[in-house]
Amino acid sequence: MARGSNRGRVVEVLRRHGPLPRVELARSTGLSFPAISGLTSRLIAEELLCETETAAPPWSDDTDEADADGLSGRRRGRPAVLLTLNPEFGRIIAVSVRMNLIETLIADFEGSGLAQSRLAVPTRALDAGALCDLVIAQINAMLDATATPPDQLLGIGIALQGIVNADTGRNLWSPALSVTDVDLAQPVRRAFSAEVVMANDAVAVALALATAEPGLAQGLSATIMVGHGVGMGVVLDGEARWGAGAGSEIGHVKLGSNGPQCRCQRGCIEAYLADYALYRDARTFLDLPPADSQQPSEAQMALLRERALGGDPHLEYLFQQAGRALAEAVAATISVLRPHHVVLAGPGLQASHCLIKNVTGELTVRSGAAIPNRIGVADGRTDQRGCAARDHGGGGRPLSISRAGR
Amino acid sequence: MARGSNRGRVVEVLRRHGPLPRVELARSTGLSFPAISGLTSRLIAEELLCETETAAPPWSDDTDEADADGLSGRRRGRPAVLLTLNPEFGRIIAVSVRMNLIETLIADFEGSGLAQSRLAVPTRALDAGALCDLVIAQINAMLDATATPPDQLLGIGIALQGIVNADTGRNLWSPALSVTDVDLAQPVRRAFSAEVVMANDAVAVALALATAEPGLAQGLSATIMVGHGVGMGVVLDGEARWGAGAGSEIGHVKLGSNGPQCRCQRGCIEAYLADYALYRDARTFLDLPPADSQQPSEAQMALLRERALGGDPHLEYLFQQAGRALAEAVAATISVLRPHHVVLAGPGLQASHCLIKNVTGELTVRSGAAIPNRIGVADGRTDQRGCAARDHGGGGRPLSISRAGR
DNA sequence: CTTATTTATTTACGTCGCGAAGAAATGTCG
DNA sequence: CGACATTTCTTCGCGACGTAAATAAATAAG
Repeated sequence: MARGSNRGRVVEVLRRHGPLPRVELARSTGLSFPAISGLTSRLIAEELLCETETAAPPWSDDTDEADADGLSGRRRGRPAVLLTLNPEFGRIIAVSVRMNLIETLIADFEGSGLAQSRLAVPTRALDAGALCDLVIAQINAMLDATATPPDQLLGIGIALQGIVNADTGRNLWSPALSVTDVDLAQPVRRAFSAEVVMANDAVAVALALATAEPGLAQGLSATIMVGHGVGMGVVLDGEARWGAGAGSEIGHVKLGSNGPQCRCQRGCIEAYLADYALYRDARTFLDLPPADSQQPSEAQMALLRERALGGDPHLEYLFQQAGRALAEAVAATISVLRPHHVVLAGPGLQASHCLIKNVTGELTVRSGAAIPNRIGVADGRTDQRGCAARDHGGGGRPLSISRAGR
Repeated sequence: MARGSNRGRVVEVLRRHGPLPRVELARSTGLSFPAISGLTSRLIAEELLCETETAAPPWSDDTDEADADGLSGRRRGRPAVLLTLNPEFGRIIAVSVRMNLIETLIADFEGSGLAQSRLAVPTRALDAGALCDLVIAQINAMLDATATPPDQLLGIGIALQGIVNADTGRNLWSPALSVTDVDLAQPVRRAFSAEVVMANDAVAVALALATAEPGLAQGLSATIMVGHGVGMGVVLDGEARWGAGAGSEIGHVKLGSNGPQCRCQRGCIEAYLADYALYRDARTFLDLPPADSQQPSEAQMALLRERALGGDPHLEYLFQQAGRALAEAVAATISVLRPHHVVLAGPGLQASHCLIKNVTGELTVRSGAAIPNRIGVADGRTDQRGCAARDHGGGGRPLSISRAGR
């Protein structure tokens, strides 16, 4: 059916799952057996792939199969030959630009991280040129630290909060920046003559999750990112072919007519749920220092969550409101999108203990004649091994995969 | 790129645009020239297509081209050979099941309607079997009326309000029916041994519009249907590959905490915008007869619109509220989906004079950092020539294509 | 009237993928 | 220990499609 860039899909599956035999590649990609055979032989000739020695059958984590066979391995039949990505083939850099933070990571072709850096910087104080320079400097630092010659650099992925035009690579608007319509991709491309991909951070996380969790790569899955803002990445059959290429601004769906203030107006979901909103509201009754450039630090937010768990009634109420808002976001997503999966992710979900019970509670009321949807809470840091533009480095610990709706 | 069922795409383009030369087919489908050449020669051999005589160049409605050439036609160069669908190849039936109404239409292979019927029937009083029998009887009546032998019937399309599982063809829930989980497709398929496709009505309309308006077939377009309920059909690159195959239940996105009552709870968009909600609210201050089975007739709704235009202040306020709700629906759609196009359609838009000014007014406030979206109001009756499952027959006159958002 | 130009369509050839059948490597059973 | 069974992988033939070049059929220009 779907022809074209199947080489890329093979590489992607291999990067996600580690060494796999051809049979399993065929199953994962949905390609036919001869197609895999041909593709892999060409990829081996080009030194992207290596054949490793034969291996025991249970590659996949199907526990039922493993139990049936016992744990000794070695079924009968011709043993499988494992295929591995050649780590020496080249290197990949991922940059994540967020509020007051630029994270950079360099990985080999197999996806193992070789080095990474976190640069705290007041992003909203930067102009476009300074931002580019900083990013380029960070990338150069990664290259130096790992002694990577320039021609070894295969690609650079940049994840950015806000509205990103995937076609042009321009960031039209970002809460982390005071400037708009920034073209980060072009200067970086020129500086390193490597392929540069820019994406909305939520889209990047959604893609990373879809790559990490095969179930999410089938059908339509929506990943709601809660943190400095509230964004959403949507992935259809493992790809991010989407409206304007930007992540959804689900945070700016309106809840009530007279709600609290967000960045655009009154009553958006973000105004209840985003870090800055929670911190701002908390300051009305707690003695807290003002946030740096309108944005509370991670430590400040951690303190808030701690106190809420500790039983502060005002804070509990705040997080309860936030949970309601999150439920509305999920309900709106289900109503408009009818996705097969909804994933909640991002640093804001570190407070998920406080949020989730409200989400599920509200949802059963909201979802109406909903079809079954699987709602999961995911670690934002998933798949740091992932390829370009797929790292985001947010917090939020993995919790559970629960079911809600009907 | 996209391989596979390109024969179908050729036929579809031809049905939409009428006779076209191969060059134009190649451009419309995005296929290469030799591919079209091969496909069409096979289709001609199978008698689906005919070659018509050569024709003057301006097939497409590009006014600029026409002006440049003058209107005489006959450019220089080899004249194009027009390809036409062979009307004799077979016949297609479209059924639309709506609240208290079953519409049936039979068309030849070219898409010209040969006969149609409207059956007013209290759909909510029917059980599954009776509904099937009625639909089958209507189809038989169409076959009889046009003297169509059974083997001439190529396919049957059924559009149904509510949640339709496209894979199984089951209607899980519909406001027009009191029964749930109805399998209409299977009995009809058995009765006629023809291909039967079921779809959500909004999805069917969205597909029909995308087929009629090439711009809508590129990227992501959302068609919001306002009428007995509020639904949405989403089309990506001309196809309805979507979440659960069902249309979105955009009508059940919540607006406020304490809004009026809809079918599921309080405060949904539908509770302000759907026919039944408007009529119910109008009865609180106007002396109107009760609606049949919770559903006002078209005549009753027409009366309401007339009085609102006539200047009844209470009704004006009602429609103003409805316009606000529609604006919220559009805003939520833009926020969550980020579509390239938003189309408003359906019988409810016959009151668009009252609604639209509020929609655009509210939108400029709502859409925040929105990207440019084209918002159009479309005739629901578009493309009655369209193929199976694409007819819906709602009202709403074509108005304009305006721009909103930023 | 011949030649150039423009446009529509076909032919030739290469690539990619699928299905079927065969080959290789290992187990199991008599 | 040999005849199967089973699983993995490869080879072969076919169909669908893309690119590039050739051919066909008309008009415009000289």
